[in-house]
Amino acid sequence: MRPKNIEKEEAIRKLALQLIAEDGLENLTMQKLAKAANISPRTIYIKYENKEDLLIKLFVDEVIGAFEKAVLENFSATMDFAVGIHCIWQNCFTYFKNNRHAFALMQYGKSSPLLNKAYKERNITEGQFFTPVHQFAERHAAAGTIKNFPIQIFRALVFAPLLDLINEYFEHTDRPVQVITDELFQSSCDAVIAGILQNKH
Amino acid sequence: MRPKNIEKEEAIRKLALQLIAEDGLENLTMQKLAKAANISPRTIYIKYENKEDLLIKLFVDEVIGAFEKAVLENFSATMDFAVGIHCIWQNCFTYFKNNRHAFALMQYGKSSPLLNKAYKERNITEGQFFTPVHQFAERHAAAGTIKNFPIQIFRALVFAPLLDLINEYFEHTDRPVQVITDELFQSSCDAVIAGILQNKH
DNA sequence: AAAATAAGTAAACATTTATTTACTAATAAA
DNA sequence: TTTATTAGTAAATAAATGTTTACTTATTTT
Repeated sequence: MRPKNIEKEEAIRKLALQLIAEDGLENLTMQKLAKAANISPRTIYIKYENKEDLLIKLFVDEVIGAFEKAVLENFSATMDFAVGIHCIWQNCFTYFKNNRHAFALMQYGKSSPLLNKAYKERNITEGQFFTPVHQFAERHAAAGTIKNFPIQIFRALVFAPLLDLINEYFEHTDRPVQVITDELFQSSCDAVIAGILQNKH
Repeated sequence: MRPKNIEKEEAIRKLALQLIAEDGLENLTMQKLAKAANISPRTIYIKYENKEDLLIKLFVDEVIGAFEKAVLENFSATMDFAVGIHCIWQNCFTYFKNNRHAFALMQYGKSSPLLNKAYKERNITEGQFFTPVHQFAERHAAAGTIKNFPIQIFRALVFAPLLDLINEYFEHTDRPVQVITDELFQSSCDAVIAGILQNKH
């Protein structure tokens, strides 16, 4: 039996992310992808059931899965609050700096109903993404270190500005200088932390 | 000369937003749109040059333009910082509550290269969106009320969590109870304000 | 070395797509 | 009322789409 060529599967995933980043998800076609990856369209159907299957696997495994892994690197739910948030921010920033094309599909996760639905279903069937971060938030809320927000609000306050700053970071090609310096990135992180911390009185 | 039927143009815009919200931008076709709006495909081409033109006008005028107008309602660059941010947040929340379908296309603005590019170009050719908010930020930064962040960072800290909370608000159909209550919305706003305020020492 | 089997290719398939053609309808100006 | 002109329709068109068919190739097992 002829074995699957892993390089071809990697080429499909890599080029798919690149084409989506450059041209948009709405302009990705199976033929363009096959051509870019230097394979026959049929080969894609050996690895993936159909286009939706490809997009969902790409999004859930290649993008969110790898993103989660990178964010949780050296992170522990028992960390001090400020240290933990800085760890998450730095990991996230580093990951997307090294995986720029993944960021594009990540963004589609908030707009495309297909990806959105797939993400939710995956969270139900195989356990929540970012569980240690949730435990971290719950622990600090219980200890009174931070305001006792529901996890969705915690996520909005911590992750939304972070991803927006990374998006700004990538836009820097249009501008004479990079706005998002390391120093400003750290100050932004501190601002988010300061807002969530519980004021002792 | 037969005059244009404004109702038909409105139907096109309204149903386009609805179809995008329900099925995704990547699944919107001119024929589906024509059918949904109960008109001939040709009629769309009387009002818009082509599909890209329709999407760009829909995004820039119908979504961002109307959004800006709603956000600036009763807002002034001379407002007290906390009052101004609360005003923006409340206006934004109210607008999207009443224009749910616009929110879907808004989200695509961050992922789709076509819309992204159109937004930037429009900002250059016809003046920046949200100028009063920028003036507001600059004024408070100069006065030392808030940290002296570049406007991009200010935007990330103030708007990103806001839009993420609104997104959470819309997800409530899947859940037994609405997480984003008015009270939590106000507290989130306060947390964002607290983070950006300059600590006097 | 031969057989078995799945991977892979090139080309084709039936649909669907954005857009246009050929026509009809409505209205303002003459 | 007639004419000119644009709005609008139904149907067609050419190109592009996701997917499959018919075939070839590479590799493992016997």
